[in-house]
Order: sequence, then structure tokens, then C-alpha cells
Amino acid sequence: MLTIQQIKENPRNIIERLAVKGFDGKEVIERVINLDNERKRLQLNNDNKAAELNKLAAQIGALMKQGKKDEAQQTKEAVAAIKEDQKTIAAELSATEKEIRDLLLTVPNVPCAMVPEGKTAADNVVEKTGGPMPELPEDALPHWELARKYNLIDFDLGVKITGAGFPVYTGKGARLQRALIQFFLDEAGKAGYLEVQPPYVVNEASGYGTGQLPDKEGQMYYVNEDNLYLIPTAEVPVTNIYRDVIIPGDQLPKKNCAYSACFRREAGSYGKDVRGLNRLHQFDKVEIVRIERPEDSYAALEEMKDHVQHLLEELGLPWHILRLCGGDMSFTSAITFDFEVYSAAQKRWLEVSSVSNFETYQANRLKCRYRGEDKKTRLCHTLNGSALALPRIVAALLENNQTPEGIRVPECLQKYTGFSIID
RNA sequence: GGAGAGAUGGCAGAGUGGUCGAUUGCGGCGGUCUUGAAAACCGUUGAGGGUCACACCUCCGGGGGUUCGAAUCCCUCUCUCUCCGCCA
Repeated sequence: MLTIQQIKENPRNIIERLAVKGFDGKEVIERVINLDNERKRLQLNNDNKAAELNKLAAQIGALMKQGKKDEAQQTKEAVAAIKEDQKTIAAELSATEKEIRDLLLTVPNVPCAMVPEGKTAADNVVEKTGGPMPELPEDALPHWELARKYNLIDFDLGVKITGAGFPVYTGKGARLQRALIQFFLDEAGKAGYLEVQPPYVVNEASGYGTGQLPDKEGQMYYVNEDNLYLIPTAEVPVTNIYRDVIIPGDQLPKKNCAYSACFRREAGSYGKDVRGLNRLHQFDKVEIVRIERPEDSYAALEEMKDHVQHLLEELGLPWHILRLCGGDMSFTSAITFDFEVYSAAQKRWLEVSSVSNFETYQANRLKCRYRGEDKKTRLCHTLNGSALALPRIVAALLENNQTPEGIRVPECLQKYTGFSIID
């Protein structure tokens, strides 16, 4: 969430930029500022009462030691009255604090200056395009047909075991999954990301830390008995490594990568766009996460984009980068770039990565700070990106690389798969 | 699942009702000494609110209570550890 400090520094600017996300912040921002002034007043009042009480309590202690019981008794009576006062002030104070917190939770992150205006995905800006566009024959098959033809993925079996959206990968299909994961992790390692293997299940505090809670709990699988959530992305456990942490300035940046299975309920999204691998409840992904000093975060974002682009080039897929418009960005992001690959048989672009800078929005919730040269603590900037999510990559690879002889495996994967063609 | 122990500052570890925001050790930082370093010695070293800066206030796992006063007593929740059972 935003900090009050941020809001107070330049409320007009915040309101203007929130409008880019289609959020009318005028009222909330004003309300927060007023409430904070009220909070300060109450706090001062409360503190003064507390100071008085502390002083009197010490006096009573001293009197008791001297054996002056009567005087002590008198003082005790004075204390009772002040306590009564303080009680009401304290109640007001905590109510005000709660209201501020609740309001702040409703305010999305402020989009940075580079974010284009716009309401829907149609307003996203294509920033860059690359990779070879394949020429497929008319009878080219979509990946779900190819998966059946070559026995790579059994969707029906997944339905039997679990339900729709939980495919079973078999044989070379399973091997291809493992190869991609290894390839992505190795590349991230080369780029300086420290690999971690996080839990796939997280507690409530972690859900709040990265912003899945309180709003999006409907998107996560929930384990009722233990009050735990299945992770929708490794971003959650990995970023929460840095929850409630003050990082020495010279240890920044922190760069982590992690493979994990991801679990998403995808409640309410059914229809033609969800066939095959296009949208799953469980899928594999390698995620990269960075914790940066504010002044470095945008350079880091560029590095992350370059990294993802590099992966797609190695895979030989046609890709483009979208700069998301305000309306299509997530609640917590300050700027987001989506990478899409072209699926030649489905004749559509598929999102395979999303790279975002959250600036201090996540860090404020996480209480993730660093200590600067001046010894002061400041909020870090957090960033993350998929590098990459597997299913749609697999879909595009199968479709785009299909030949009469079989499906060609990209060079970069062959040392991991152990085969160069799927036939 | 059963039984027991515990949760204190970056770490270790004291403190069981009244200058305790907290003894001490380690670590960190600054300094003296040194060509440099180590050792030794001296000093310093938690977070948040508040203030121009002080003052002042809050925080000893979370929440509630007792008391003039709680890290210390009571209740409750969560978590961790040990032993037993089960088990990849």
C-alpha cells in the first residue's frame, strides 16, 4: 500500500496518476490526509496522558517506599481520573488508525510516468517485436491436438484424477516440462539470480505481504484446517523472504529465482480461450524476484526485460512486449510489461511473462527496508517477473515447430530433453 | 496424534511487579595504538510514532485482563523445540 508520507508529499500528483489506472482517488486521498492530521492530534493527546500517568506511577512507587501510604492513596485517586480520559482518547486513536489503514488498502499503486493511458487490453502499447514468425500449412494443428497425437499431455486423465485444468504430462511431454524448467533456472543462474526452493503453501501473513490478501483470496486454493494457501506464483513465498527485514544497504540488490508449481482457482474464467494449455489451475513457472534501492529499480526492470527477451530468442519463438496501459495493470504494480508469444495454429498471442516494478507499494506492506549510508531505514523497491511460465510456451513450441516429421525441439533445450524431435 | 519445555534487541543469553527499552557476551560501527593489519583498550550500536530539533509516547511472539505501576502475575491464540507414536 501507499505510505501516508507519499500521499502527503504531493497529493494532487497522486490523484492525477491514479486516474491513469481509472481510479478516482480524490475523496480517499483527502480523507486519508484529514484522518492522519486527526491521528496526530489524538496521538499527542494520548501520549501526554500516558506521560502523566507514568510520572504519577513513579511518584506512587517513591511514596510507598517512604511509607507515606496516605499520600500514595491520594495520588492513586488522581490517576483513576486521568486513566478514564485516556481510555476514550485511545479508543478514538485506534479507530482512526484502523480507518486510515482500511482506506489505504483500497488505493491501488500509483502508475509511474511511463504508463500509457487506457482502459482495457486493447489500449496496451506494443513496444518491441522479435523472433521468427512461422509459416504453417493450412492443416496445422493446435497444441491440444498435437499433445494427443504425440502422447505428450493427457487432459482427460487429469480430469479423472483431479479435474479440468490439471493436465497429466507423459513421456516426452513430461520430459519437455523438466527441460524447460532446467533451462530457465540455469539461465537465471547465469544472470546472477540466486536459486531458491520455496514452500508451495503459505500462511496468511505472506498472503498479505505480497497483496494476494485480503482481496484476491478467491483466486487461491485454501487449506481450511491449517489456514494456509497454495501459492498462485513463487513470487509470494520468495518475496516474503524479505518480509520484516532491514537489509544492509551494501547487500542490495537481492536477486532470486525460483521454480514452483503455481495453483490458481481461476474462478469465473471459462470459455473458448481456456482450451488446452491456455489456462490451467496448476502450472509450472520460473520466477525472478529483485529487491532494489529505489534509484536502481528501473534499471533493474530493464535488465529483467532483457533477460526474458533473451529466453524467448533462445527458444526461437515469435514474441512481442506490451507496455500495459493503466487500466490493464494490476492493483499493486507501478508499471508492467507483458511478454506474449505468437501461437501460429491458434492464430493468437499468448501471455507468457509479466514483468513488474512495484516500487515501494509491496515493500510497505512487507516492511522490507534497507539501511542507507546515512543509517536511516527506507523502503526498498520490489520487482518480479516470470522467466518463464511453461504452459503457453509449450503450446507455442508445439504449434510453431510442427513439421510433417514431428515437432522440432529448440537447440537450447536439447541438452536437457535428450531428444531433438518429438515424433 | 500424545507428553513436556519455551518465545526477550543482528545473534547468544540474563532479567519473575517500581529509573528495564531492558545486565552481559559476540557481532557491527567509530576511535586510540600500528607502515598496514591483528590483538588490546575507549566509545557507540533495536524499531516505530512525534518534533525544525528536543521533550514525550509505544513496542520484550499476537490479543485480552489484574495493578497506581508488568518483559515479569492471570487468560487466550499462534509459533518453535524435545521425547513418544506415525511416516516420505
